[in-house]
Amino acid sequence: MFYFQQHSLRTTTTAHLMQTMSLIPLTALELYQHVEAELAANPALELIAERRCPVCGRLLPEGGYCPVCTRPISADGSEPIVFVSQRTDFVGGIGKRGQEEGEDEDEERFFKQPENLAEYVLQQIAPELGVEDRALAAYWLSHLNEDGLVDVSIEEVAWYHHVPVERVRAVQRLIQRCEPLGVGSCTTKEALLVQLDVLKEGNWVAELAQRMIVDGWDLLGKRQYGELARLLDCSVANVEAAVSYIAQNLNPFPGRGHWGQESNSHRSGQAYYVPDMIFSTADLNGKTQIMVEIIQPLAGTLRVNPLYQKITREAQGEQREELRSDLERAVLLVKCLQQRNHTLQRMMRLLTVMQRDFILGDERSLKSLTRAELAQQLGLHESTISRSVANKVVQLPNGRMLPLASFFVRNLGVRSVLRELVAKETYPLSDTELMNGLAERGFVVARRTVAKYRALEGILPSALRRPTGKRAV
DNA sequence: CTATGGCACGGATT
DNA sequence: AATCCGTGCCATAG
Repeated sequence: MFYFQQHSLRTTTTAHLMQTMSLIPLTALELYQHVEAELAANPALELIAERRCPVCGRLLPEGGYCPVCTRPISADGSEPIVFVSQRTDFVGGIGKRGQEEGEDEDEERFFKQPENLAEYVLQQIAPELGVEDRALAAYWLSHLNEDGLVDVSIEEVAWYHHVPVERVRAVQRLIQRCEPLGVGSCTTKEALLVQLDVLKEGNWVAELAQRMIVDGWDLLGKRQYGELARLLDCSVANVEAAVSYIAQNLNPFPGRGHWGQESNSHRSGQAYYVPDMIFSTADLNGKTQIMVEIIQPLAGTLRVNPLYQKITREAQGEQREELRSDLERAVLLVKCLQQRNHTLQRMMRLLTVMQRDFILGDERSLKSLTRAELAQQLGLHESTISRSVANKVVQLPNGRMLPLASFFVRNLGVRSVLRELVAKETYPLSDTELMNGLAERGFVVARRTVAKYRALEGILPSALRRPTGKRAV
C-alpha cells in the first residue's frame, strides 16, 4: 500500500517518484501542468468528462458544485464552506472568463497553456483587437523584458509598422490593463501609474502616491522625503505613508511576479495572477457566509483507467512489470491529489475561521498567526503548512489578490494597540512615549521599533500629527 | 537637545 | 539555508 505522509514509499518506486508525491506545495497552475504532463505520459491515467466532487466523489450537477460539500455547515454562517472546485478558466487564460465553464467537450479540456508572459497577455487582449492591431500587440509584447517592461519606444514601433503613434499607444494602453497590471509599460514609472489608476480606491494615500510619482519621481528615487513633502505640500509622514502604500500594493516590475513584501523567488513571471483559492461570500439569513474555493484546475475527474487495470492483471512476465509501474504511478497521483485536496481543505477551513473579518475586507482585523500555530492546531508538520502556503495566491471577496502568506503575521497585537494609543491620545505622543505606553500594556519594544510600526500603520510622526488630525486610514 | 529616519547587524522564523 | 524583523548606532531636522 501507499503512504503519503512524511514516510516514503517502500515499494518499487524510484526516488524521483517520491519527489512527485506530495502535491500540496503546488500552486493551481503547477498542478495543472503537472497533471497534464502525467496524463500525457502515463496511459494508466485518464481524465473523464464526468464531473465528480474531488472531495467526496459525488456526481456534480451540471456546471455546479458539490451539493454536499458546499452545504452550509452551521446555520449561522460562522463556519465557512470550503470546497474544491474544478474550474479551469483562470489557468486557461483570462480571455475565457466571460464565457461559461460548463463545456465538457473533450477537445476543450485543456486550453493552450501560455508559454510566457507575452503569450499570456496576448491571450487576454486578442479578442478585443483587430488583426492588424493584434500584430502590433504581438510585436510590442515581443519586446518585453523579464521585468515585464518594454524597452523600445512607441515612436520606433509606429515608424516600423507605418502606423500612427496614437494607434500604438492605444494598443499599449490596452496591454497595460491586462494582468499583470502594468505590463508593457516602457518605464517603471509608467507601470506604477497604470496600476495606481486601476487600483486607487479613492483614498488619500493612493491620490498622494499618484501625485508623488507624477511630480516627484526623481525625489522618490532618492528617498528625499522631506523635499517631496515640500513639493507636494504635505507632511513627511504622509509621504511615508504613500511610499509604503506603493511598496505594498504596486509592483514596479509587472513581470516579476508578486505583490507586497512577500518574496517568492522562484515562480517569477507568470504566476500570481492565477489564484489558488478564491473567497466569496453569500448571504445566509442575514449572516455572511464565506465560501472558499480551492482551485483544482481539472475539467473532469482524474482516475485510473479501469481497462488498463484489467489488462495489467492479465498480463504476464516482463510486460506485466512495465504495466504495473505505470499503474502504480497513476494510483499514486490520484491518491496524492485527494490528499492535497483534503489537507488544503482542512487548512483553509481553519484559516478562514481565524481570519474571518480580514477576509471580509477589514484590513485591520487581521489576527496575528504563525504557520507553526496553525500546524499545531491541524496536527500537521509545520513544514507542511509552510510549503502549502508558500507561493499560493488567494482572491478575496472584494476581488483583491494577495499571497496566502499575508494571512500569517507575527505582531499584530502590538500594532493594533499602537493604533489605539494614537487614536486616544490627547496630544501627539512621541515615539518614546508611545513606547512606554505600549510597555505598560505588555508590549516591550524598542523606540526604534515603534517608529517602524508607526510608519507601517500610516500614522504621522508626533510633530506633524496635530495639524492634520487623526488618520482613519 | 529631542525626535525620527537610514543603515546594517544578529537572532528568530520559515 | 534563506528571509524577515527588531534593534542599536549615527546622521539629520527642527
